Amino acid sequence: MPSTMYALVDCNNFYVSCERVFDPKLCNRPVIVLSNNDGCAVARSNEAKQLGIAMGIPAFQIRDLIRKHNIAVLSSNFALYGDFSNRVMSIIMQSMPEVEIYSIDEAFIDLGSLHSFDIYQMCVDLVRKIETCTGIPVSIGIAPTKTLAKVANHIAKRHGIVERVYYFNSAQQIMQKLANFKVRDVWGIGRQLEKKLLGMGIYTAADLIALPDTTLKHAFNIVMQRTVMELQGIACIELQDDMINKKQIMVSRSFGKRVTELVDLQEAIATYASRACEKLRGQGSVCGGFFVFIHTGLHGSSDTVYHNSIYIKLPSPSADTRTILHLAKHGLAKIFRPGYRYQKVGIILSDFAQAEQLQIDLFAHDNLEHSETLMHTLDEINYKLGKHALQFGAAGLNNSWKMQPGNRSRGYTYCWDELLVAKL
DNA sequence: TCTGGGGTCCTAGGACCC
DNA sequence: TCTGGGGTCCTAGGACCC
Repeated sequence: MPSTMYALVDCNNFYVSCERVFDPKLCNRPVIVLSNNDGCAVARSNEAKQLGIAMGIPAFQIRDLIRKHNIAVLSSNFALYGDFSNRVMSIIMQSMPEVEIYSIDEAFIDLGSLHSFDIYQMCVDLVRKIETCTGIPVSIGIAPTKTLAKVANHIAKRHGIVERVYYFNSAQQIMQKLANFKVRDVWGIGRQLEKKLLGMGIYTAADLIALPDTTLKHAFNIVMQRTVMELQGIACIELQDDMINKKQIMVSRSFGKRVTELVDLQEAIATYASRACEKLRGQGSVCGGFFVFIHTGLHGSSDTVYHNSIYIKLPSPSADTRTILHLAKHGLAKIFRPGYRYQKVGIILSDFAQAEQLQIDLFAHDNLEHSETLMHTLDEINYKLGKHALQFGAAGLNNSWKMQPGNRSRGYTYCWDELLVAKL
């Protein structure tokens, strides 16, 4: 029995499952959820997957398929999904000792301390509890390493396992499954590495772990070596159980329609900079600098495609929206070129430090204490009265550039005016 | 015509220092 | 006049993840 043991809880077709909770008409029929701006499919129900709809496929390419099979098409409703995610994660954390929230719909559990318990049964119970309490179906993979837990989860989802839990508890069983597991489906192997591996005649996870050590070290970097060790059952990737502050914060959106005027781009960047600063203050950080970037559509000829970015260093680290907003607008003006049809702008805050450890700049013009109080008040008001209760004038009011979702579901769990009404 | 919005880690190469 | 080599730090870019 290996000394390490991990479980991966993964919500099935998460966004679609969230939509189905409040709209049962969506059950047992193909459903897809589109990305922001209704660009491409980012979640598919099993029925939609069976029709061959690939992850990330642009919506316009499947228009005929949608009509032919009467597929339900929804715009994404991230506020709703975030809410469901919190519910699912809190149940996992109540039930298990050490949990890492890995993404909006996945969590790793360290089962190392539970050897004396029936961990398989615990996971079966957890699957039932999550579905009963939230309506979201989940699957769980259990294995000695995180990478193998990913594989086990894959099996739990796809092989008609009623309990939706798959447990790797012997080396022979692992080897047998890895022999049929495509190398592309291994956690950490993307498109580029797949291409290289296929070129070397490596098709399955079993082929990969059979690779001689010298070849592995010669042809790949340390990340791949770690992946191989994990597949061999040697745990190299630990649980990250405390919430680590982000090292950079990006806010960016595609426009609802192409934008040509600097004024509109500046409104957008002001909106995104404000949001980014809120997130920054939310984790108690200040930033030392940031990037502003801009680009047209990516698919076009060289005279219609333009992309550029600029780094702006702050005179002293800050989380004051006013400072960052002002500099971001200037930065944007520097990289703006007239005559292009822009698709997107964005801001990436970086070079973080903790606010309380901030060295005070003797020559700073901002009154630090005043700035902190003002920003704190701003955040409080927006928290209490809703996100956009108080905003900066630079962000504009008309926002003709904003995206317009075509078919977003209601704010079932977070908006008083959109709650479901029960009929007596 | 129409193709998301976030993040992380690693590496190679240049700058700089002694 | 001759002009080394190793270490560290930073950055851009590439790969991956969901």
